[in-house]
Formats: sequence, structure tokens, C-alpha cells
Amino acid sequence: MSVVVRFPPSPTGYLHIGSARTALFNWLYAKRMGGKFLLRIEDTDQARSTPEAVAAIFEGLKWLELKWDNDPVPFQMQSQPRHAAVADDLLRQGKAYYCYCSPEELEAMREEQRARGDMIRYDGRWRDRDPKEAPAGIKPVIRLKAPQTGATTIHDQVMGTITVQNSQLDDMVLLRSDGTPTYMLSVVVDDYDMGITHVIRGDDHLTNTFRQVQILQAMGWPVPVYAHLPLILGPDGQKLSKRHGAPAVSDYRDRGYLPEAMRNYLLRLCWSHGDDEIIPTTQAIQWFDLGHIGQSPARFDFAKLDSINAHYIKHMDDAALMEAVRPFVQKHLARPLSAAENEKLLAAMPLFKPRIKTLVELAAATAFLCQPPVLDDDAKALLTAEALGHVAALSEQLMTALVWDSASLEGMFKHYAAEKNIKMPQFMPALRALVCGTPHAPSLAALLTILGRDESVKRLGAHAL
RNA sequence: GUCCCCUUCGUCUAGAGGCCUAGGACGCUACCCUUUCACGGUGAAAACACGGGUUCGAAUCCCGUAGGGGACGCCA
Repeated sequence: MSVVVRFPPSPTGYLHIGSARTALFNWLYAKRMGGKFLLRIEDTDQARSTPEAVAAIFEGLKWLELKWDNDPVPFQMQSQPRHAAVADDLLRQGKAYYCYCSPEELEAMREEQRARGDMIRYDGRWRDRDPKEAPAGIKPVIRLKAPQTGATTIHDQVMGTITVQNSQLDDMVLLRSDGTPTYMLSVVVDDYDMGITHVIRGDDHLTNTFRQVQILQAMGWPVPVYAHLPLILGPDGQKLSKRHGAPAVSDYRDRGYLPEAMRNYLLRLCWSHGDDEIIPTTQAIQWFDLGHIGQSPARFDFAKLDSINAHYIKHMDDAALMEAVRPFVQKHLARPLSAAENEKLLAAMPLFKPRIKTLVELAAATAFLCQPPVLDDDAKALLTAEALGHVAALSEQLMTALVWDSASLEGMFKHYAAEKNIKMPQFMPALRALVCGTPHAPSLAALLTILGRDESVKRLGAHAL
């Protein structure tokens, strides 16, 4: 049997990073097994669903390069009639019933249960009652006539075999009084209709699973394989939220993380392959399995994400990296890049890519190649009278240098130091400060080569008085 | 409150009864390299939540305690 998995987000906001991890695991499993990865928009909560949120889901998945295999993507609202038909079917079979409780009546019931310290659950008061006794003016809901004795067991691929006594579960609502299906009904029906074989989702759905299995059993449908992933927590161990700064997938894109690095980091949260840390996606597809998913929640660690991102940037092809960083540079400069600037930056990629962690940092670190540097305080502090004297002397030499390449310039600096019988640190930091605007930069000779003679001399001359 | 799940260095994790003097990675830290900052290299510190069992032997199996998380909606 071929594997079919799905990712069913509800469009009520941004695409959460935890959801993205769930999407990734589903996608990897489909790839690994040669199966299908289906997307479905769960928009049955019409009050909270928005087109913007739908767009954010598509965008987020595209950015992460997780392609879904079904286009057009189904929206759950479209199959509402089908869901209602299933509820009716259960009603006819005597496996479901009308409940005429008003919301107020239910609230009163729960309040009483709370007061007594009982379990909070629907007590089945309409389960065996004659619908003829229905009060006027109340539109009923349809509830599942769930088994009251025995137990329901699931064999979760991550959490193991779990059993819950049916007495713990109540008769859940299948169809609301306005005729729309609840989440419990619609997931089960849609998963069945789409031929889903494996349900891989967040741990927060674990207890829902027992209810869903009861619906499946009532309909006589096969139970899919379940795998519940532990949640991703914030750095403080609490639920990951806006408080932690970056709950949305788009936040990571904007902060200059690479999609491949995100996939690698997210993969290593709750999943492992021995001691391997750097796992490119092509490799992950060959290794991924349900058996090595951990059972405990993981905290999000930005420092580790940074280090993985740095690794992928360092090993990225220069041209591809230039493409990736261009929007960030343009944003930093607040203007488009000229062809000449593009060339300069491309040439600078090998110099900068081992030293930064994100595309945002890369853009900031290379901006001085495209505009005159503004000297920061650390840079200014290096401009002592003595150092500036050397700068003036070197400026002269640079103007008349016969060859303008990295090795020659390097030689010139060394020769100058030897000639004057001084150390490189006595003048190099000042040169660097004037050219780059900061004391921290790659090899100066290489930078001057990229910058060109005119611009280099101009920057030195402007201050070397 | 009830039910369910979880618990190895600060963090992510390896670990399927003897290979564990508990390994790796990030972070932290010391040193080396060095024209600065990085990169890189070599080291250091750092964990089996606690208490009982089972066993010749337990991080690994069982029970309890504590802590954390999740679920208890006509939300998904």
C-alpha cells in the first residue's frame, strides 16, 4: 500500500513554525516512502479563517520548498454536504442522535460537574430520549453514540500503545445546530476520502485521536497509522508564541535564514540519526523514519539555528548566495543594486561567507562595498596621529602601485612594515577602519582589490591629512 | 479537578540490560593560528529528576513521588 500523508493547517493566522515542522516531517515521510504529500485547508471555522492566512500558508510552504502533490488544494468547507451526509448516515444507523441541549444548559451541567470535582463531559442526557420530547425552538446538534464500556486503544508510532477507557470519553458533537460539521467529523471524513494512510501531527491532537477512532469504528472505516510529534516549546519551556519573537515561518525568512538550514534545524528537533547534525535534505529523505522521533518536547534554540545556518551559508555556491542575499542588501541600502555593485559583491562572497550567520548579517557586513562607510566609534578610535601618518604614506604608494591585485598589495604592506621597522598592527587597523568603517573585516588586501584603486585611495585620502 | 503523554550536560540529542570511566552538536571557556574580527585547530568544564524494586549486572525493565506538557468546546 502506497503512503499518503497530509498537512491540514487552519488558516487563522500566520504559518506557525511548529506547524512547519509537522509539514516537514510529513513531506519527508512521503518522499522517503515514495508516497504522496497532500495539503488541505481546514477552514471550517469560518469566523476566524482569512484569505491572508491561506496565502501565508502557501507562501511559507513554498519558501521551505515543501511541494504538495495535490493541486488545486481542497478547502474543507467545500465538502460540507459530504460531512453532513456522513452524520445523517450515522443517525440512520442508530450510531448517532439528536441532542437538544442549549448552550446554557450545557454550561450549567459543566458548572455542576466542576463544583463536584467530576470529569467534565457531556452526560448523554439525550442519548436515549425520544426526540418527540424536544423543546420547541431549539435546533439540535447531532452527537455520536459512543461506546460507554470497554476501551479505545491506539498504536502510535511515536508514543507507543495507549489505551483510554471509553467511560472517559463523551458523546461528541458531529454536526452543529447550524448544520456545519465539527473538526472531529470533518478530519475523519476528509482523511478517509483522501485515502490518508498515515496521520503525522502535533502531540496536542493525541487525545483527540481516541474520539476520531470512535467515529472511524462507527463508520467501519480503516484506522490510519498515527504518529504524534512532541511539541516545540519556546526557549523558556513554555508554548512557543509571539513572546519568543519568532513564531511565524516568515519571521525566519526575514531574519536571513536559509530554507535548507531551517529544514535541517527543524528536523533535528525531536528526530535524530545517531550523531549526525548536518543533514542536507537529500540525505534526510534517505534517512527519515518514524521510529527515531523522540517522545519529549524540544525547546527552540536560536544559537543552534544560527550555527547551522552559518554552516550552509559557508558551503553555499557564491552565485547562489549572491542571489539569496541581494534582497537583503537592497533593503539595507534602500535602493536597487547596479550591475557593477553586483559584481563587487559576488567577488566578496568568498571573503565574507565564513564569518557571518545570517543573510541579514551578510548584507550589513558587505554594504560598505556599495557606499562610503560611516565610521563607527571603534573605527574612529584607531585613527591616531601616528597611524594616519602611515596611511598618508601608503596612500601615495597605492596611487602609483603597478599591479592591483591581492598578492601585490599584501606584499606592499609587508614591505612597508619591514622598511619602517614597524609591526603590521601599527597601521593596518587604521587602514581597515577608513576603508570599511569598522575594525572588523576580512583581509584588507583582498578587499582593496575588489573595491578598486580609485575608490580605495579616495577613502584613505579623505581622512589622511 | 479528571484523563493522557513526557523527564540523559544550559539547549538539541546518542543510548533497545553488560560495548558507559555516559558519546556527539550548539553554547560557554582556555590555548594555537592571525593585519583586526571571524573561520579553522586542540583542550577544559558540564547530564542519566528523586525513591523503591527486578537482575550476577540498569541511563536502559517495573512501581511510586516530584516536575513539565497536552487534552477535557456547537475551536481547529
